[in-house]
Amino acid sequence: MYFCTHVILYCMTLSEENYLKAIYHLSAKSGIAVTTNDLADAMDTKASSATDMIKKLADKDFVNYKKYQGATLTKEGRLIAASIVRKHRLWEVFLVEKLNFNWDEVHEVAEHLEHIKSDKLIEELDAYLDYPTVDPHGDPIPDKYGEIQAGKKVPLSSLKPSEKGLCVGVKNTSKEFLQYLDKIEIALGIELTIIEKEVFDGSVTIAYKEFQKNISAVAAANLYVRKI
Amino acid sequence: MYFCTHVILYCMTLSEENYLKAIYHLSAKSGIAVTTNDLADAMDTKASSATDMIKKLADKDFVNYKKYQGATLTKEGRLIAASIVRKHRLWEVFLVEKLNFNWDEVHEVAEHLEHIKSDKLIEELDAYLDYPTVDPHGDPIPDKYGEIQAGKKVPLSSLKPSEKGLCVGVKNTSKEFLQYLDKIEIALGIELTIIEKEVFDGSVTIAYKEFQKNISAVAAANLYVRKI
DNA sequence: TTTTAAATTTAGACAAATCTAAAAATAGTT
DNA sequence: AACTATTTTTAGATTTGTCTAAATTTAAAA
Repeated sequence: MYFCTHVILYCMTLSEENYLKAIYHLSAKSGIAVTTNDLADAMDTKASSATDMIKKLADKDFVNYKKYQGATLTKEGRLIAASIVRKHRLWEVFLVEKLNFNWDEVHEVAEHLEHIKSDKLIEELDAYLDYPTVDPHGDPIPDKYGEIQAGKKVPLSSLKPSEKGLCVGVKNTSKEFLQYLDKIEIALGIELTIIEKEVFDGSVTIAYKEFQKNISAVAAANLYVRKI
Repeated sequence: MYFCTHVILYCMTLSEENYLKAIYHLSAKSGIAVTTNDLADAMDTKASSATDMIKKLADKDFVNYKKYQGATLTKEGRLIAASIVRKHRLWEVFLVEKLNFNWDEVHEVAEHLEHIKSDKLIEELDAYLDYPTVDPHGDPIPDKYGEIQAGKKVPLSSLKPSEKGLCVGVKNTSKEFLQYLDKIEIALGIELTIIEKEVFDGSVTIAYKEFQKNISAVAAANLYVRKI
C-alpha cells in the first residue's frame, strides 16, 4: 500500500484537501464519526457547506457518509489526509531546522506548503531532514504509508519526582505559551528531570540544562514529554 | 521601495498571480504592450478569459489597460510579478542544490511553490541558499526590490574560437535538450572554451572538463554562457 | 409519548474563473 | 477609402465553493 499520487495529483482541490485533513484530526480526537457542525466549526464555515463537501468527498470514496450520521474516513481518505499531515509536519521541521523559524511561526506557512503535490519533493525533503518522526511541536509525522511511528507523548504533569522526560511538544499552542517557553529556554529536545511537585498548587520544580525552575501546574499540563 | 506584502498576501488569487507573471514574461520579451491573444496563449486559455482578467488586474492597478490596446504592467504590478519570479527561481535553486532534483524536474514544482506567501520564508530561503543570482537554468533571480543584477547571458554560438564562457543556462528548455546536456555532461557552472567553429554547418568544437566535443549549431544557439 | 430544541440537509442565490458564440473594433489589402 | 480578416470585447452559461433561509430529521425533556 502506498500514497495514491494520481488521486491526490489529479482529483483533489485545495478545499477538499483541507476538509479531509480536518476530518482526520477531528476523528483522531474523538474516535467516532465527525459531525457536520464540528467539521463546519473546524473549517470556520457553515454546516451547509460542510454537508456539501462531505457529499463530494463521499462521492469520491474518501469518506463514508450516511445522512444525519456524520462522516468517517475511508482507507483511501485516511491515507490522503495522513499524507497532507505528513507534508505539513515535514515542512514545519524544515522551517525550524533550516530556515530559523520559531515554533510559533511555522504553522501558517506550513498550511500552504502542505498542498504542494510532488512525491519526489516530499521524499527528498524527508531524507534531507534525516527522517524526522516528530514536528517542532512534538506531533508525530506519519510515514509514507500513513502510519505513525513515534512513541506516545504524555504531559509533563504526569511524571513523578526523579523521572526524566524528553520535551517533544505542547498541548496549548498559543503564541503566549510558546513565547513563555522560549523565555525560560525550554525547547524541543530538552531533557527535563522532575525535582519536586508542590501538593498545594500542582506546580513542578524541574531541572534542565543548567537551570532549576518551578513551573505552574497549567504549564506542566501543557508540555508534552516522552519518558526516558 | 519594497515588495507590497499586504497586497500580495491579502488581495491576489492564484489565477491573478499567474496572469501577472505571464504578462511580466511576455512584456520582457517584446518590450511593448502584451496582447490579449498572446496572453491567452501563454495561459493556455481563451481570449475572452484573458480580457476578463486584464480588466480585473487593471481595476486593482496592477496593469495599464485601454480597450483593444493590450496591457502593460504598472510599477506595482511589475514588483509583484518580479517577486513571484524571484520565488520561483529561488525554489528551483533549492530543489536542485538541496533536494537532488535535475534541471528538467524543477519547473512544475516551482510553479506551485512560487505562490507561497511569506516574506520571512523567502528571505530565509535566499540566505540559506547564499543569495544566488541565477536559477538552475541560468535565468536571473530578481532581488527583493524586483531588480535583476545578474550579468548578461549570450548564446554559446556567439563566442569566437579561444573565447571562454561559463555555462549559465539554456534557451530551449525541452526535456530532450536538457537530457542531451546531461548525457554529454554539460551542466550549469561548467567552463567551456571554443576550439573551432565549422563554417559549413555552424557546429562548434568545445573543450570542457576532460572532454573535447563537437556540438551542433542548434545546440550551441540554445546554450547560454557568460563570457569569462 | 408527545413536544420542543438542536442538528442536519435542501433549495436557491452569489462570486470567481472559465467557456462559447456573437458583436464590435482594429489592421491590412486592394 | 472601402472591404475583409483578424483581434478583441461582450453577453450569457457553467462549475466550484460558499452563503442564507427554510425544511427535515434526530435527540432531549416534560
